[in-house]
Amino acid sequence: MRQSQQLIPTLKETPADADVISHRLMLRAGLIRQVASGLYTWLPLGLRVIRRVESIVREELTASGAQELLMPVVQPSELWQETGRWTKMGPEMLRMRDRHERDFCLGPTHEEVITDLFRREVHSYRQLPCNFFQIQTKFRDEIRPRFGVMRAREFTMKDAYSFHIDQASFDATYREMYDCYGRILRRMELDYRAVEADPGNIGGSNSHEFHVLADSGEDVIAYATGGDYAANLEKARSAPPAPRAEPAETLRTVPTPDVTTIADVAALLELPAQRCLKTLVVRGDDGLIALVVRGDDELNPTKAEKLAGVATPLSMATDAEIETAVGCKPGSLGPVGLPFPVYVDHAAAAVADFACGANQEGFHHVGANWQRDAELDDDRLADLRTVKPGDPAPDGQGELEFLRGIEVGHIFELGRIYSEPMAATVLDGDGNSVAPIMGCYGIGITRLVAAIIEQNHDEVGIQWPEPVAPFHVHVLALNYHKSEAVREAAERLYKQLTELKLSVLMDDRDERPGVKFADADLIGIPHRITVGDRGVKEGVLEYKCRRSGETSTEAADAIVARLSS
RNA sequence: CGGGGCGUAGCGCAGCCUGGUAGCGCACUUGACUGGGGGUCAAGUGGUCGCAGGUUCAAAUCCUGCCGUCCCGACCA
Repeated sequence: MRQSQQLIPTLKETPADADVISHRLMLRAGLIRQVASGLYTWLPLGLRVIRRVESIVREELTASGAQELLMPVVQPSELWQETGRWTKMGPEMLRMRDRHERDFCLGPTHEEVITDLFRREVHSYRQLPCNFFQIQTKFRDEIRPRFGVMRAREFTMKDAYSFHIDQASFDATYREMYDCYGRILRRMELDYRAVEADPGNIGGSNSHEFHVLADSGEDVIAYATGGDYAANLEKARSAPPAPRAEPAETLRTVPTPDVTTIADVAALLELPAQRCLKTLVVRGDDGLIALVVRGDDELNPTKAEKLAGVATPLSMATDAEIETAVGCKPGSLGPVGLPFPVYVDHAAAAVADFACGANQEGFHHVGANWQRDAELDDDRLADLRTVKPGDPAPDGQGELEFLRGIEVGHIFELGRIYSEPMAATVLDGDGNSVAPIMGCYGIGITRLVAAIIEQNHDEVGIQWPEPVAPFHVHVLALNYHKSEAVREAAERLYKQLTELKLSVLMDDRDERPGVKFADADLIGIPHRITVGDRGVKEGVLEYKCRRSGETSTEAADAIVARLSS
């Protein structure tokens, strides 16, 4: 490609509303332009990167046995009614009506459509397992689009859906997808982590996320220093605490006027925060529910939301609700004699002789103990806390540490939550009609482009990993319009490289050398060859590696030979 | 949706407080010079100051409402 013929509108200055580095560089290097909040046009250079990312994803998915198809962006409401998600999805799903007043949505995901296809076309267990994927536009009306293309409303996703006759078959495909995602990210030369994850809205049980590590990432990953354990902070567990000691103190009630926070309680009673228990009250399906964690721990809302009876989404009770039910403000709450169900975190349950609110304004208990003073059944024990760096890993292999990551992939076990309500069945070997177990597997293609930049840039621009670079070689023809010698040498080189099937961007613009160098750094094509009068006179060209900065001056043939090898 | 910014030329910004002729840098056009790390000089193009209403002799500037957009929190690839 000749740069003079391409729209690559580089910017010297950073647009004011771009904050994260990948967004800034994508705008400056002329990859994208914003159309509206969360909606972007991909310019020629950006699209080339998308295409390369897609083709790696497509190759690996195909190699792992998945078949590509393409489903519509616009989906009829009827399918979503069948699974109940037409009402469950909320405003994130953009809905519309056609001229016949029929309801449709822009697909935020495609479980319903693929399950519908499956039930129409697949009828025998002999056709299983099967795995279908597409690379396609999704629309999610995000509450807050941000970070450019990283959290856009319209984006490109690779989504795959698998169907299985039994758990063993599902497990094998899940494992295959897990490995496949690793191969994809390694081919893009990304530093990533696969972590245990919360399945979220899509439903199901088993779930792993794939995170590209970056300080700007929105997610926190907890990983074990001594083993393989890694999980999203929402889901991360730590090793169980040591068993509870026998009670040593008697229950006493002490006045604690105006003392409401754990820090104040601990200071006043001269106890460490670990010995003070924190009681939080949330709304339940059926009245209020108390959640108790250790004073030095934080409640994990994702875990709390999963408890039986707790309202989804998690919502804290108001001060007024608490006063009506208990008779004191939240600062004086404790698990002793509460008039509603109490869930207790494992760590909190392991504390003996603890302090807690006395459910009486201005008083706390000290020397309190589980079972003796406060009820504690095994089915009220739960994992409620957010893990902290330094916690022992759940498998005992070292301690937990934190990293930040960008979630670029997510694989789920769906079970039969779509096949059953949609009555998708096959006949098994005994002639019984059975609903298949399903899995679903997503990769955010456009998000991946941003994540690649987050991990591959320096102060002056992008440093594309070769497998996803928009071009292989950038030829800078200096003084192309005035110097016949340069023009001839550059054209010859361009032809040679092109014939070797290398993709080449040749800067034949009538720009000064400084402009060309700066743009080349910004755009970040891995290999740069400068053709200028200086070298041409001596029969040499200058090569520069964008990533290492290493340069060499060589004959054209030598450079070409090296690049083609 | 709650909290906080911002909206003036393609981009980055000043002007607004204290109302009166819309400005700067970059980009763009033409010419000359220049030609290996974002050139110099000269002459130009380009703006209903987000929209609507109000106050005023007069509004980019003051007031009200709306819209857009960005950042921080709950959602997700």
